[in-house]
Formats: sequence, C-alpha cells, structure tokens
Amino acid sequence: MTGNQRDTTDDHEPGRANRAEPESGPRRRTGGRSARVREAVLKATAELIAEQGHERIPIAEIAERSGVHQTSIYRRWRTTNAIVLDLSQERLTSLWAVPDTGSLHGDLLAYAQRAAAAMAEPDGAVLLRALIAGAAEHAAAGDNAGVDAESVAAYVDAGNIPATHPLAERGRDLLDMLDRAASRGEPRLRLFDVLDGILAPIYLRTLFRIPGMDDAYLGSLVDKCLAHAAS
Amino acid sequence: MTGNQRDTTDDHEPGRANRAEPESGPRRRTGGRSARVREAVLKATAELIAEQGHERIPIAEIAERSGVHQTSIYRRWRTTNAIVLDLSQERLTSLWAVPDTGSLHGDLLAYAQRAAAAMAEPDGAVLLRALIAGAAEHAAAGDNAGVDAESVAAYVDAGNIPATHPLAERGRDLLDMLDRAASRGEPRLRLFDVLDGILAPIYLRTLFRIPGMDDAYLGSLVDKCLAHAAS
DNA sequence: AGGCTAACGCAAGTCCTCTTGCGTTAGCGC
DNA sequence: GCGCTAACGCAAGAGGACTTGCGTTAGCCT
Repeated sequence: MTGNQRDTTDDHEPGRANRAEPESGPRRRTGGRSARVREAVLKATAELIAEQGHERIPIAEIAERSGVHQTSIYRRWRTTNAIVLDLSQERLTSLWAVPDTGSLHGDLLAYAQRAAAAMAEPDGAVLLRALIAGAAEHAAAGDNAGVDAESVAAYVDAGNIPATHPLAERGRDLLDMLDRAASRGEPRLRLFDVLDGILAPIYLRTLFRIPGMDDAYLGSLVDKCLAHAAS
Repeated sequence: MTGNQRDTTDDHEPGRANRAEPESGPRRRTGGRSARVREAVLKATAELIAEQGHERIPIAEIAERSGVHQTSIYRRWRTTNAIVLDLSQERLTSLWAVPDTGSLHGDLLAYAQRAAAAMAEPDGAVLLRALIAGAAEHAAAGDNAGVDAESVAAYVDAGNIPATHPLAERGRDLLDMLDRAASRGEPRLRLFDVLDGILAPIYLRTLFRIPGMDDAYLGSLVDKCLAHAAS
C-alpha cells in the first residue's frame, strides 16, 4: 500500500524490548511531548469507547477530544484499531499483576475475578475484541505473530506461548503462579488448562454478552480446573 | 435516505420468525432475482474472505466479483460487516445439524470435531469474529439482543439462551442432544457446561490462533465435561 | 395474463477519510 | 546553553466510500 510495512505497528512499545538493531534508524523521542500526546490520545479514545460502547470512532473525533491534530494521529497509528490495540495492550498488561494469596486455589480465584472485573468495565469487551483483531491482523500479514506455525505448535506442546503472541504476557504471569504452587507442593497445572478452563469461558461470555459471572460461577471454574489436576 | 429504518438488517431471515406486525409495510420479494443476488453476494464475499484472509473488503470489490451493482449491495446491507454477519449466520446454522451417535460421549466428541473443523476453514475465524461483532452491535444498539438484561439472566440461570441471541440456534441443538442423553439414562449435562467446557476453548484458540486442536485434545475436553457430570 | 411495485442497474453527485508538503516546536545528546 | 532533527501543527488536496434520483426489470398477487 504505502510501501512501508513496519512503522505503523512498531511504535507501540517505545522503550521496552530494544531488539539489538545494529543500524537502528534515527533515535526515537519517547519522553516529554510525545508521551503526552500518546497519553492524551489513549485517554480520549478510552473515554469515547466507554461513552459510545463500540470501537468505530472516527479519528477526527479522537483528534478533537484529545487536542492532538489529526495528522499526528494518522502518522503514529494510521487506524483507529491500532489505537485501541495499543490501549488494550497497556490496560491488560499493567492491570494484571498476578496475585499471591498463598494457595493455588486462592490465586486462581483472584485471577479469575480480576479477569472478570476487567471484562465488566464499560470498555472491557471492546478492548478484548481489539486484542483479537490484533491477533487476526498479524495472521493476515502472513506470519503467526512473528513465529512460523511449527514453532508455535512446539511452544504449545511444551505448555508455553510464543513471546510475541498477544496473550504472551498473561501466559508468563500465569506460569509464575503455577510454578509457585508447584514449589509449595501443590499440584502442577498446565498453562493451557487454566487458559481453557478459566479464561476461555470468561472471554466467551464477555464476547457474547452472557451475564452471570459472579463469584460462585468463577469459583466453580476454578474448582473444575483443580479437580483435573488432582485426578 | 430511504426513510425505511428496518429493511437493512431485517432481510436476513426472510420467512422465518414473522412477528405479527399489524400494519406490515410492503410485501417483500424474497424469491427469484433477489435470492440470486443475495446468493451471488454471499458467495463472492466468502471467496474474497478465503483469499485475503480478512474481512476488510471494499464493497466495490464484492460488487465486481458478484456482478451485482454497488448500489444494490449498499441498499441491502449498508456495510461489509453486515454481509459477513449474514454469511456467518447462514454458514454456522446450516452446518450444525447435531450428530446422534448413540452415546453422549460420542455426540459431544462429534460436536466438538465439527466445531473445530468449521473453525479450521479458511474463513472460519473471520466468520466467528463477524458473529462476535454482530453480538456487539446489538449491544451497542441499546438492547441485549432484543431482551433486557434481567430476562437474559433468567434464561441463563435456567440453563437456556434467549431466542434472538447469536448462539441461540446452537444452544437449541445442544439441548436436544443433552435431552437425548438424559432419556437414555446417561447423566444430564447443563448447556453452559458444554459451552464453557468445549465451545469456549475452541473459540479462544481459534481467535488467538493457538494450534493443536487435534482429536486427542478435543477428546480431553469432552472427558473433562463428562467427569464433572459424573461427580 | 396483466397490473402493481419491490428490487435492481446506472450515473451523477456528496461527504469524509486519509495523504502530502512544509513550516514550527521541542526532545535529546553534547 | 546550543545544535540537530524527531515529532507535531497546519492547510490544502487526492481518493474512495457512500448516497440519491430516476429509469428499468421482474416478483408476486389476482
């Protein structure tokens, strides 16, 4: 299209995982004004999503609300979806410091409750959909989140998630939790048992707007997970 | 515009649920040319999705491929997303005649295999996303798929799904299956146990492109479901 | 078979999204 | 502080999505 296939999605994590690029281009300016602009745009987008309930927000509207010029937004993100994806990664990352309650059952329940609470936010479902759309875009771009299909399968067989996968961050946190439990002598759950047994139902119910995710329900999900580990 | 605010999204189910509208407007023409046009558009859209791998297809392109004029498409569906939603409802409805293998375990496994196979189609993930987007649009439009939140909750408590819900059709089929099992003397599973335990993991892995949904995996999902019913 | 009109084809339009070039501001290294 | 230039603001402008009015075709009903 524009002939430049990398700039749009690369600015999302400005100063974190600095891959050792030998001839890295110009040095980015991540602080000060740039950071303020990013902040303002993300904040405005979150507000508009919460108000309107959907992600189809014209960039012009985000520009007006945030006080940032349209052009700047287009140059940095190019599409509304990229903004929402950026927002969702920030939100669903910082929010998810995994609890340490002392027991696996308690940890899992707290985790489930946090996940359910995040989804219950006014923009929770929208952010989840953005995450999904992000995963789909990666796939459409040709690669499977930067890793080829076979090595992804190898990861999954080993009970892990490739580092560039949208769910990777959460996978790491969960693995820590499961390791803690094992070191306490509690049964060792596999990562995908938790993903399938706890996260998947919460996500399904969120996406299809099925209510009833109270503590009793979440508790039953956790119990099922643990029952399998025992058997 | 046309002054008619219901035609766009109402043509999806031409002759099925005729709500008793007293002063129903002009009588629709659902057969012949209209049906051919609908067929051509849906077919072209499915092809383009399978080829390009995503749903961001300009209507002009669908018009060219299908031989139907842009204007006609705009008047009937208004957005690409509506077409894909239409397509997904048709596809995911006709395809899902629920098997009757003689045992609950066999039925559930066959069901899981069909679901996984449908998701493995080149356009499976896209159609699933369209279904989700459809559910979200309903929600954004103000109502919860035509039913208010409380009555939805009541349905869910009773182990059922409201009739207008995107998953309703599949829910009905599944309930039939579960009833059959109960009448054979097998344990009675609740609908949402199947949704949470089988469909949710399949959907999660589809949406996030996690591979490894082979028969062994699907079998383990079914086993877990049944283990809970026995306990 | 014939009338009525829903639905389609066609061709201009209109509106809005997105781009491009250039001047200005301000982050970062010295 | 000073220089360099990344990132922003601004104002046109190009391109594509969507609409509208009207004539034509063909379902559906009697």
